[in-house]
Amino acid sequence: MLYSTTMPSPVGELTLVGGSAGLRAVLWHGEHAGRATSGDDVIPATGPLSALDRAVVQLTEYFAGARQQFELSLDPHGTSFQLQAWLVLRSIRFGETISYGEQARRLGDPNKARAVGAANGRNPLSIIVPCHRVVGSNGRLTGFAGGLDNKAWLLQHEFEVAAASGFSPAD
Amino acid sequence: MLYSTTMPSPVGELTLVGGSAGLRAVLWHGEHAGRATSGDDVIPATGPLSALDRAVVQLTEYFAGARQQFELSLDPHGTSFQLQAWLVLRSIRFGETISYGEQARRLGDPNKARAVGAANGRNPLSIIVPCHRVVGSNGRLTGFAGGLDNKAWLLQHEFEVAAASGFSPAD
DNA sequence: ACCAGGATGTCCGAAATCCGCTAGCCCTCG
DNA sequence: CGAGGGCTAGCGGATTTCGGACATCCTGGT
Repeated sequence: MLYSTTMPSPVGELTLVGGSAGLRAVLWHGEHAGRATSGDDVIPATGPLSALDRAVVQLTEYFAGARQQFELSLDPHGTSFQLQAWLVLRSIRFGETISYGEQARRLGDPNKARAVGAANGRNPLSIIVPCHRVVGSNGRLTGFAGGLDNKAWLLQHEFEVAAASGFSPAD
Repeated sequence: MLYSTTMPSPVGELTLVGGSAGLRAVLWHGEHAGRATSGDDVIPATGPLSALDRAVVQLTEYFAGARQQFELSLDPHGTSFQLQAWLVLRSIRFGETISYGEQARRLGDPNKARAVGAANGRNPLSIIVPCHRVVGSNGRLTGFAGGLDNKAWLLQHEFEVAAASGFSPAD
């Protein structure tokens, strides 16, 4: 059984879904839970549920510029390749971007750039698993499940916060 | 993790495979575990393991004519259709036979006779889930994973035992 | 009795398709 | 000349599609 809740954010309403093993999904407004839940039933969380609430708190801090990384137990579902790709994503620091090709290289095979793109596109944990920090090798944003404008917003936000906190991202 | 053991029987050596959730498979001699284990590791049972041992005991009683139904926790893996089909099998009484068409009817759709045949053919729990009690609508045995001779042996055995125990199967 | 043929539902494997890419090549324009 | 844009072939993985195979059954002809 899974529970869900929603929260407002600068990039639109977000829906959080979680179960006993951890956070399962962070969905954009209008996005269908579908795949991320692998068929489990989802019911709206009635009272406060610590796991989901912790996620809401940390996301709120993130948007306020007061948090650069998340401390949550995550439970994304996917193929083994996807899980590997998402693991690499979590190693990209706040305010930093890499290319799909670089991500593929970190997985051990430079040729998997396109496969990596597909895997990122199915990342169920938007924002928390930062697939928005991956851009085309030519610097273009290329694509984003939540819309390119939201991808741009997130990156802009991270650059500003990083700059204000005295950290200078590589350029 | 799954455990396995073997036992002799009038229809050849049987291999039993089980895990913590119950008995997973009863395989004919030479039959490959393959699908029934869904990729889980299987290691030979070293000491006595209550679940597998109970199955061995009950099968022995069955072959001796001293048991007409099994009391074991079962854990067959399959598609939802297969699980439904196998459930119907378990409702066929000792010494009784039905046709594939009848089994389909009990599933709610007479047209599924052929699909039912395919599902029965993948029943992992030979003998215990009595797929041998299903025959063609014309009375022919038509097919059996363990060989038609073994199917005939099992039916013959059940008829004899049922007769000797004073129960007269419908004819 | 026996056989042939058509209508069934499910499952499996192979092949085709779809993608949030990339490097290389060529061409244009300042 | 160099930077930048447009095009192309080839990449790997997941999903979809499709074609058979099958432990059937019923009908209708011989």
